[in-house]
Amino acid sequence: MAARDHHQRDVVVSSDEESTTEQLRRGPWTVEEDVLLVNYIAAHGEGRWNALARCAGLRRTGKSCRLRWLNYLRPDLRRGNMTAQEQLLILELHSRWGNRWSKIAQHLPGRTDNEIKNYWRTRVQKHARQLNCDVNSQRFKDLMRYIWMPRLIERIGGGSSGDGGVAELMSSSSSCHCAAAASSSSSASTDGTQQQLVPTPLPPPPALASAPYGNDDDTAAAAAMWTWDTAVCQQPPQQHVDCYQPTTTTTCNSWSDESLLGLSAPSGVVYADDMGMGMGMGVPDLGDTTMWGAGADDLWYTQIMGL
DNA sequence: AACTGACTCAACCGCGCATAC
DNA sequence: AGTATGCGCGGTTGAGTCAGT
Repeated sequence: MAARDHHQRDVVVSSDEESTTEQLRRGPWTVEEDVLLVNYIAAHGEGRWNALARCAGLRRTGKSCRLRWLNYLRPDLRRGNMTAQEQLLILELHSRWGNRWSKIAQHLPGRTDNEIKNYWRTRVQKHARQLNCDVNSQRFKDLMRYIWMPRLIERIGGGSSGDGGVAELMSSSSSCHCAAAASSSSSASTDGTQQQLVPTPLPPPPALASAPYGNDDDTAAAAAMWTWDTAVCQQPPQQHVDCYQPTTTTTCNSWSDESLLGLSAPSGVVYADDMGMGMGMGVPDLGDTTMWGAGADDLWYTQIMGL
């Protein structure tokens, strides 16, 4: 931020939103402004942002002060990349609530709605674009639900720290029955007691349960995914659900890169990249770390997704 | 090393809704 | 009831950064 502050514009603008006739600043915040804002809030608390801006001596709109505080200066903000748990939560909660960023942010302590929105727009939507499908399409939702999310769950399960919040949320989720088991074997319930999370079977994907598949692209894509998925797990559908519960049974090893690479799927196999979001593939003659975005991935998707 | 294009993310705007006055 | 204010959201901007050539 220092570099940005160094080069910052000293933009002054008249706000049509504020009642004051005073010239208001906009653009990047200076350290001095940050100090003013932090000190004032420490002394008087937040809220009443327009009055706060005036009383704190900030030539900023109340809206700008609020944004700066909530998105950057709040002491409880988390910094750094989204963890697998957070990514999983975002995917899960977005599938439940859509673009209710602030509501989603309430379940990710230290993360702001703006940060989550940026994450969604830059990371998730990017993959949708690369898949040449709409982020709201059933095809893309199936991808998230049946590949990315299980992969994230695997990563969480393989990690040392279980996230109780994730487990609790997932345990009540109707769309990802596996996460509770994957994340942790127990979770703190709202009354503070430890709640045992019982793995629940994941039913076949709704779009896949009603065979035969029509010509709808999304359904066809899901069908292709299901076909591949079953092949990868080499399990009849009823047992196949275990593949989404990496920490509960050994069949879940099908999701490890090594196991995936060991299978002879028609044109390769898929796994999420290190971010847990990007799709990669393991094809013997292409190497096993081909990252999403490479031409080979497009080829693979063309085949798998029936594009 | 220099250039370039893609990407990231803080910050902004406009709008709509809810609440307070 | 009308107005002001607070808040949330979608969309956008632009400087800095990174990766590829």
